[in-house]
Amino acid sequence: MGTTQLESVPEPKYWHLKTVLSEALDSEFTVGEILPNERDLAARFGVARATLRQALEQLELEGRLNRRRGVGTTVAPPRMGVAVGTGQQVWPGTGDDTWQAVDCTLAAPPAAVATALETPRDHAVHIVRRSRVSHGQPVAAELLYVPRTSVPDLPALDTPSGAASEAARARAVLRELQRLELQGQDRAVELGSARAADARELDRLPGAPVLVLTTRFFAEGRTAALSVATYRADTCRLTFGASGGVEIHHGPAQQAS
Amino acid sequence: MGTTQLESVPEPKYWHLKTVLSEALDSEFTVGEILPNERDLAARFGVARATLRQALEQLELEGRLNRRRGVGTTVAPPRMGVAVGTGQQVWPGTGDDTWQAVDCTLAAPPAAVATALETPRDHAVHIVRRSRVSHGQPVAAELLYVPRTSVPDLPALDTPSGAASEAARARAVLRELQRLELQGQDRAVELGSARAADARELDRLPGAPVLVLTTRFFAEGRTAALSVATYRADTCRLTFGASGGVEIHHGPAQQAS
DNA sequence: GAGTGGTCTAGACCACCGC
DNA sequence: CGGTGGTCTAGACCACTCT
Repeated sequence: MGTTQLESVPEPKYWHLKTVLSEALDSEFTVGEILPNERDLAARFGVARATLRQALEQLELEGRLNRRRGVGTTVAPPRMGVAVGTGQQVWPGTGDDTWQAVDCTLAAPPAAVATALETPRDHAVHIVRRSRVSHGQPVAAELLYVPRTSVPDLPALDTPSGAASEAARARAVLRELQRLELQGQDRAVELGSARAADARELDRLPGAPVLVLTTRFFAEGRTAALSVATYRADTCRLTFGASGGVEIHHGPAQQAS
Repeated sequence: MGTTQLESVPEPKYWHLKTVLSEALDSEFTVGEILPNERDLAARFGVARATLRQALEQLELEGRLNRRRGVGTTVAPPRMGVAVGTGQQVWPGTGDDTWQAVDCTLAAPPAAVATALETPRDHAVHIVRRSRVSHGQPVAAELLYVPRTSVPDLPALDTPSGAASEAARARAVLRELQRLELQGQDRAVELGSARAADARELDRLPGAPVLVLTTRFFAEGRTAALSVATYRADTCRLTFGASGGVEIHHGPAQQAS
């Protein structure tokens, strides 16, 4: 057969739409520009709104678009590189001002965390909440689980329960942690979806895709703390700088086919 | 008002559904078990199929479910930890047998890659394709871009164009690369969606969520190679072991609220 | 109040898999 | 062939933001 293979497996409409829109974004739109609304776009391309939305969702997942209810859809700037670990290993809260302590509670962690910490189930640990802002935008929310045995000399604050003192309590736990000798750490990155609490803090809807960075801190021969940091997957690229420190700023995640 | 806040912001049906299903998966199902089909499930919960699918999609995104067209929906095993970098920096293809060279072509890279490599646009580079299998399952597809200046002494194979020799060509490029002194590297992880080619190799549909790990290799004072590795986001957790080497195997990405 | 994106419905047809 | 998940439609209503 000399005929050119003509779509024996026709690609889905939303996939084709996504490609067309992606190219239009590259050539005809500038960062921050607002797109026509979904009903108009759907009509213009002759598809149902649900189909158009499937294409927009993919583009948002790839960090090309921002969509906000009640506002509209805008062209997103390139993902920002967020440094997570410079190769050397340090306790959280050491020297950098990228994270901001929010508060600290004492409660039983989720089962998976208790397992990683090797603490008994229903055994309360310190839970330090921190948030990270970059370029004026919230990019990550962290829960740092610290067993009480890791900070034995934590001063018993008189808990005036003021909002300001909550942050002070969190900083006190971090300070105590830093007195331990850090023997090592390991990390893992995986895809997750934002819980309601994280979503609120990250200015996203619940279920939004996030990159979950889990860090285990080892000291005194055991897991002395565990950090679960939730990064916005749409706007962030997690960078593990381990070399001279050249900055990277390349294109979107999906390559041209 | 003494009344307890009763859902002033009612949670969406699909979100509630996801929670219910998630708990059912924990308590009433075992790994590999197949769920009832979508039409039955939707009827059982009294929702439209589209709404049920929205919940299933989230659970699949979190690695809790496997769905395959023509087969059904099954309970997924916990995500596998995939080691990416042990802290020390090495050239790709050094010592480990986790990656398998597929082939090697000579072509102009995407614009973003050309920028990172600091090569002129439309300047052909070696493109080595490799694939990674773990636990009998394909987990990643890699494109390694190597400027010709990085492997000047590459023997000119007589290109018999056999399938087997394609892999040989790829291995030859890797061997040549390893003769350079590696001065450093940096990495970045971000969320992407699988291109058609990657999707085929990873046994997923196009657009499936993937974790894109970009690594720049520095030698001779410049970027000597650039690797773009595409990992299945549903089944993989990328681990950056940097400590004693204890294995991690904790729970799913989303924490209990 | 007007306009946006987010949710939801009740259908339909298609592509794929295993029998 | 029958059953599965994947795509698509044409509507409806809701929650949110801005003016």
